[in-house]
Amino acid sequence: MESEDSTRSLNFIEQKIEADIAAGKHSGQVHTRFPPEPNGYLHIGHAKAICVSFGLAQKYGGKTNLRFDDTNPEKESVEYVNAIREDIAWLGFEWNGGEFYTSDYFQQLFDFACKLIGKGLAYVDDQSAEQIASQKGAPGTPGTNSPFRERTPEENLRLFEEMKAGQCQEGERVLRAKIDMGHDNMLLRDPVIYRVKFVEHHRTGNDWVIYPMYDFAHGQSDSIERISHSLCSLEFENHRPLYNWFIRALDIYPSEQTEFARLNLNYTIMSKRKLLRLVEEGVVDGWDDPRMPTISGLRRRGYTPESIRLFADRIGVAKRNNTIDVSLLEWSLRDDLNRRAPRVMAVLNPIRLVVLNYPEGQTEMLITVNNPEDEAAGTREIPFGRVLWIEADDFRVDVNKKWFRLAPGRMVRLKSAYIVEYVDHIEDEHGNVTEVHVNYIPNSRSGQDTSGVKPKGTLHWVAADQAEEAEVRLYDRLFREASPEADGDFMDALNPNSLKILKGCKVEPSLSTAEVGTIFQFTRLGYFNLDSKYSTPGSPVFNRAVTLKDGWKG
RNA sequence: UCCCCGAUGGUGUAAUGGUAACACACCGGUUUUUGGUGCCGUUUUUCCAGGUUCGAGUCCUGGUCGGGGAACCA
Repeated sequence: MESEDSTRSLNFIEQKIEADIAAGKHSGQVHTRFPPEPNGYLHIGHAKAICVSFGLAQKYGGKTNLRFDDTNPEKESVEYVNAIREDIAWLGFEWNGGEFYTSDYFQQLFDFACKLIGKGLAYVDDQSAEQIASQKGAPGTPGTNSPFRERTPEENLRLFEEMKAGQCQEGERVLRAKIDMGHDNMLLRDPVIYRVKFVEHHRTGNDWVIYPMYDFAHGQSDSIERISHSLCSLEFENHRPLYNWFIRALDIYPSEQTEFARLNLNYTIMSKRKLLRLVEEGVVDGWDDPRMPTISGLRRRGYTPESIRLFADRIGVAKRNNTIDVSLLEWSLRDDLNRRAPRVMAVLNPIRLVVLNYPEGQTEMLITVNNPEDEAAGTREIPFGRVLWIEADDFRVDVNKKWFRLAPGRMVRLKSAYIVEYVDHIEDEHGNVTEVHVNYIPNSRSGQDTSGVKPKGTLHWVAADQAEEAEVRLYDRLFREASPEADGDFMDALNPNSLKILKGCKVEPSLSTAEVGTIFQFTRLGYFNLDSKYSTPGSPVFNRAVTLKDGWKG
């Protein structure tokens, strides 16, 4: 897919990989990993990271591991593990290197820590978190050594064993790497690498009461799995020296970390904590609300895996911070769906259209193509009769020359059917048009039109007698501000009109057998799919994934 | 205040010392039984100052601006 143009330029990671392969580094193999913490749902930002790590391994004939980075049992759960697995698989990636858990390595990591202690490179500190923090110093100001820094390896080993055995309270003691309290990089000022937590872990239960910190787990896990290219986001740049320090001190497989810029999208928030707030405060209908940037939300909305991969491909990979326009995401979906979504007709805001010169009680079946972009999609039959539903927006009384739709004195084509000409219309007491009367031109039938009439506008429609009722949900962006987090509370930037529910919509009869997962183009309206949560047999609910691009400026 | 990273149209990404290009967005034209799609085109770009070089977006020096960095989170 992405290799169809082999002359395409490489991003900086591809360049590094190709240089590594050429130099025979890591035996010329590419082995990546995707390491989520199972403490929340994956979002479109993760999708980029997934496409990068899995995609690069794929491109270079390598493998990718899925590794759950589960070193903090307080926040993690099996529910998240399962959701993450489902989302990655749905995106179309296979963790062909295997599925792993950092918690699988708890014993090995413990042994690594003992090795460090033995080399005099780690010590048990009895101070409180506050004391340790105050000794850190500040950027530009060196820290001060802990009074426990010079304990002997024997004493440290004994105390560390005690920590492991549950003989220390939480916060009583920690294990720290012994590096340099004056280092320019704050992370190297004797970082805490093990802490006591009497918390049940979703996989190891109560086997452990000490848990390794991220920095003491991640690089070593990469190394254990013989990951060649460990790709992560820019925020970990400052961790790389530590990552390398542990690998060198332990003398283990030299995995290498490379950082790239994470995805930012305008009109969107990406922070797990803030997304959680939307869910908890009921602003949205769960993690998979179709307005959420989560993968499950995008899926329910009608996004396809292909469109998300295409998007990831288009935004590229680099080291500078970026904010991508959501319109690129939307374009990716349209581009994918335009090629393969079956076209159907649906009327969202129906008014009656009566064809006065069409025989009462008569119905005829008309042939229409399923997808003009794809001949192989074939054709289907749709019923036509004297009374139809058309869109209220498609009729107006006062119009100018840029109006192509129906109006007094105007003719329009009914899609795949006949050309009709305005006769008169009925308004209710508020002046709203409720019914339009037309005559049809019998020899203007689609495909066998000998009328010679060329109306500018084509309307979608549904035969009233055969129409099915449906609910349709129209979504708009969740935030009205391009940068919802820029100033003040992001909750203030919420778009109050992000969801509009339409009831009593009329859809063509073929939609009665629609299934979740098939995404349709409602002609002239956009792409829609059956909502996986609220649809029931007999009362379908459709989500609008994205509108069609609207070139009409009238 | 110290360390790390970055800076190319409106937004992203390329150009690997040799004509600044591609996509999205925007605007216009054209095709069209979807005001969709397709096709064609317009507009808009190398942070600043020096230096090296026949030649600098690219290399060097200095600056400016932006991002990240001190959790017993990942």
